[in-house]
Amino acid sequence: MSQWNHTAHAALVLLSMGEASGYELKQRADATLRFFFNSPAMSQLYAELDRLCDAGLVTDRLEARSESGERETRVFRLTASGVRRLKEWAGDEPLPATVFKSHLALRLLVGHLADADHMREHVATERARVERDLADLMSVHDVLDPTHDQLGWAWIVAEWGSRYYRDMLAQLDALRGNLDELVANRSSAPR
Amino acid sequence: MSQWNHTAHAALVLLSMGEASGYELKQRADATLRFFFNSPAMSQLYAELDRLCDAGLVTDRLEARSESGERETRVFRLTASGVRRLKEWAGDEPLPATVFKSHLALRLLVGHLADADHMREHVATERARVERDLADLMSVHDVLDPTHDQLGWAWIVAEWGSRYYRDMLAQLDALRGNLDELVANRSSAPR
DNA sequence: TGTAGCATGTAAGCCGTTACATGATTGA
DNA sequence: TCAATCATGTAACGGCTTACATGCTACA
Repeated sequence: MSQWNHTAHAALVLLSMGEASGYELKQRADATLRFFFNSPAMSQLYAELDRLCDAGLVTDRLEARSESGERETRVFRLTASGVRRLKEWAGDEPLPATVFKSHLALRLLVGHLADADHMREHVATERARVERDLADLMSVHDVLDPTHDQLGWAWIVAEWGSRYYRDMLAQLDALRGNLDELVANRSSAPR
Repeated sequence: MSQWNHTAHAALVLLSMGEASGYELKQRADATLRFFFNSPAMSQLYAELDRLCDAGLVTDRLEARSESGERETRVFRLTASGVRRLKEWAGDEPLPATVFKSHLALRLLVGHLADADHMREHVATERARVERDLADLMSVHDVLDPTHDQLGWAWIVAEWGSRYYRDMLAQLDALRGNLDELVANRSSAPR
């Protein structure tokens, strides 16, 4: 029934931060959405922007990129009806379930079939990723102003996100400890 | 290149806990995988099981469900080559990135466009879901034996998962606090 | 002069979900 | 006897990614 998918809503959210080209929107997504949602592929973004234009929630305007004016940039902007739709969605539409998909967990389930060192490596890989993401997110967080009208909400999300990643690091460290313990007990009392 | 998708690997993991019908496998997934991975649709499961059979990683055997033997059940079991594949995958294949997709976060980003009470409701909805998932996961966790050869690894995952959900609850409570603060500051110093 | 970044798309294809279809078995 | 559960699939479709295709612009 609801004509709009997640990516379309994500695009509207990104556009609520100001007009932008598809390319810029993708960069915004990479800088923000990717930490707690998803950064859609460019092709998908363009497709959804087209649909949003057709439906009148968004308008596009061509802007010259140089005096010669050969190639142009399509700049997208929310329309009044787009803002209305965004408001309705934000407040009223039922919240879909959070998706958490940990490939590390799936591997660990069959840890007994593989070398313990391999499992430790997987945990280390995951930990390094989380650490990198946390650092990236913090650099976004730090430029956000909690008292700003719109960015205050972005700050709340960044605050939550940074805690999420910090907690994840602690979880992985505890996991590592449990893994070591499991292996130690196995080898001391084999079979 | 790698011929097998996530669902196929998930099926192999589930089968490593013992032979089962497609229906039983789905129940296993609902009871375990859903907390930190995904519980695939039945139709997808059957499709992947067919593919795994074709490739010889899994065999199926027909078992009568009653004396009359009208309808039969397909019982799937890992083959030696299936176990080999599972081992290789568990230890050697690169770990895909964790997926975390929070629709709540996406809503919060445009919190300034909606009523604050609506946002609080979304947080409450999410919190209730996490609480329920945590309770469900704990009931699985409690029957797991950390000293068991195979189930020890499942215990580790459940232990991690339960901490993940507990941390999430604390995060949502902190988020709620930040939200209240934001709203309070807005109304005391409007515009 | 050339390469990295800006910019916009099309095409193909997989993955996974929902909806649909069917029927046996078990227990209230 | 009726509903819930067990059990196995097919069909249609949407969503998203990857790969491909193209060309401008700025800068080193």
